[in-house]
Amino acid sequence: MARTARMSDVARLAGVSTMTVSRVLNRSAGVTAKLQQKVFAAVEQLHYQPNDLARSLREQRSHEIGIMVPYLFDPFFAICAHSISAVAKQHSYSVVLSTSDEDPKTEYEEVSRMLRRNVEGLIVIPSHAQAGDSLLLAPQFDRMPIVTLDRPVEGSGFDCLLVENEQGSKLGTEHLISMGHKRIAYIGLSDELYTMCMRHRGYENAMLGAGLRPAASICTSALEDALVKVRRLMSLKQRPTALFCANNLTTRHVLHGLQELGIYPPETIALVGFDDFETADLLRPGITVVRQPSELLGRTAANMLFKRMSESRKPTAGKRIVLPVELVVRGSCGALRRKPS
Amino acid sequence: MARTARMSDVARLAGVSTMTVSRVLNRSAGVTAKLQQKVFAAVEQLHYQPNDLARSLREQRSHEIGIMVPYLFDPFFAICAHSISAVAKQHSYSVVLSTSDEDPKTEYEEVSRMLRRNVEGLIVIPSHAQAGDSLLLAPQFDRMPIVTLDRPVEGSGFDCLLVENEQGSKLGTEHLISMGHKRIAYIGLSDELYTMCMRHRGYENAMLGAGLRPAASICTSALEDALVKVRRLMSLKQRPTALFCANNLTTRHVLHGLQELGIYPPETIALVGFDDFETADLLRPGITVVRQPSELLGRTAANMLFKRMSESRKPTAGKRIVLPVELVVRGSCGALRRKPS
DNA sequence: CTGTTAGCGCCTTCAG
DNA sequence: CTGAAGGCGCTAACAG
Repeated sequence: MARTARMSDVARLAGVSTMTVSRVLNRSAGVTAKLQQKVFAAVEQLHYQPNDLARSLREQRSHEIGIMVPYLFDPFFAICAHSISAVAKQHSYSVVLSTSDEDPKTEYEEVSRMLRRNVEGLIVIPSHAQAGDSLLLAPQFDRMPIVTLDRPVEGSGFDCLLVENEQGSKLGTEHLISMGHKRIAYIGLSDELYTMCMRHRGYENAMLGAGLRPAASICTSALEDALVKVRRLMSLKQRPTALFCANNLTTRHVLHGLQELGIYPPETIALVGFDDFETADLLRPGITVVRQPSELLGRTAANMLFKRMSESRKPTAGKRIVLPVELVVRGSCGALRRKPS
Repeated sequence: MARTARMSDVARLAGVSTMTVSRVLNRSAGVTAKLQQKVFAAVEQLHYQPNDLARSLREQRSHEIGIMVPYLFDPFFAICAHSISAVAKQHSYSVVLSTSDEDPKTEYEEVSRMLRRNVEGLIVIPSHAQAGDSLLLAPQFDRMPIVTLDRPVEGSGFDCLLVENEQGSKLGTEHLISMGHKRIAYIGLSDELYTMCMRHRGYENAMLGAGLRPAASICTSALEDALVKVRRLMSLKQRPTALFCANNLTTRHVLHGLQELGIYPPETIALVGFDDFETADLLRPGITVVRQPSELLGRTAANMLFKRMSESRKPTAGKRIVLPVELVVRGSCGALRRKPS
């Protein structure tokens, strides 16, 4: 009882060869009922569990996929990871998960580790990288089915699943414009992040299209920075009458900043945010958002990956799929001020 | 170029044996600088990556730990998973993650799969089970270092990390009592969940200790059920003047129910919730909560696991560690109504 | 229908 | 300091 049982232990106890045990466990055809019984009895008695590591090595299939996300405490990423995990479970695949903290080097190292573990495929929310600069362009990733989620890796042949960032941002901004706002400020994180860049662009296009002047504030992800930016904006002589926030983090930070000033949109200033969040409709008033289909995103990415994995390896060029977003109108944009009774 | 390079390919190209390659890659002492160079050159040329599966099989160490959580879209669980993952990264371990959806059978199957993959340790937030009934009590888990998080597995020898559920709940309830409330209702999920049972008990003790009559509503995790319960409570002749909600999901659902009725605590009714959440202080007024140290919980559990893994296997009885919670007073309990100016 | 042989890719052990 | 042999636990391919 010094160590865990091996297949040979089972075989010996059942009085058969390891091949017979293997066949019984893998439900391969053609083993006498009698022997099957003996094998099962021995398995039970020894609490035998097959060693999947050995099996994977032998079969050259790990039955694992890898997931790489920046953070797990961002609800958007967590939901993606959850739904990917659900699909993997359906396929009887294990999931190896890691977090990059948005650091390209960490991402590279962790993804490399997954490769060495022979994952059969990879879903990555790539960290920030200059175009053509991603460490994921290294040659060892060429032969691996990879789907990037939320952001592309420029210059790669990876499948890629995005949302309508630019279009959604335009939609949200135009909604504010349609309500008569002229001075609409944009608040987001660094444009080096693909999603931020696209959303910024959508905002600008909407503004320019309406003959208005865009004005963007770029924050770090620290709360304090957002607070400073909000204070400055609100103390302008010509202060904005509306804000467009580029993701759920920014939205929350900006709301904190406004709260500090005793301002609650749409009073004094209207607000629309990109990316829905759990309590957006519990705030008073509710926050109008451009909603991304997070759960569907994860599920779709996983399905794309399993499809790719089942193909006869001809990666040619990666597919690019863009999922639609939707405007969810709540109170913060001012649209519900006159309630129909 | 038909397949990925093996160590023997590197050896051949470098004109050495596989052992020399192995030694160079593992920085074992005693290889000529000249040969080292040759090996590195060959590695580079072939884009050679060692096969960790084979290494694990050979070394009987997978360098993997497993994490099992109910859901990843619950922020509490997601934060735990994130901090566990961070610690694992520090130790150069990979993380295999799965979700049980609170289903004991899924939990058992997924954890078993992890065992077969030879994870070296396991952190589990156990799904609901009657005492002594958990499938994790099966004999194959006896020899595996396991830390359970947030909830214990009764009758197991697993290490266990909890928070002061009962005490925290008592604290929150007593806070409401201290503000003069007599009719304080409890709203939580099924008492079959360990945390719920403990929090319910803490509430009851606080009530009985103050000579008050407890009144509990038990909801399912569906929003609709909570809405019904809230409506019923608020239509009572002797309706409660305060509510204690047992977790962040319940709190949010109850707030939705109250919002539907146009009620915003502490007006009409005061409210305290167990478990903090992202926007609790953005609501108007902010929600008073009993805060659990989610990030610390994950980190501590991971440290406990790595400690256990490094020990010379004498599991004796599992350790049980209980982390403190803290009351965060915001507006919803009514304590801030008279602001000192 | 069952068993034997061989090898997945790597590293420990022991020779040279 | 380097190499050859052997085996981690399993299964494909080929006997019998």
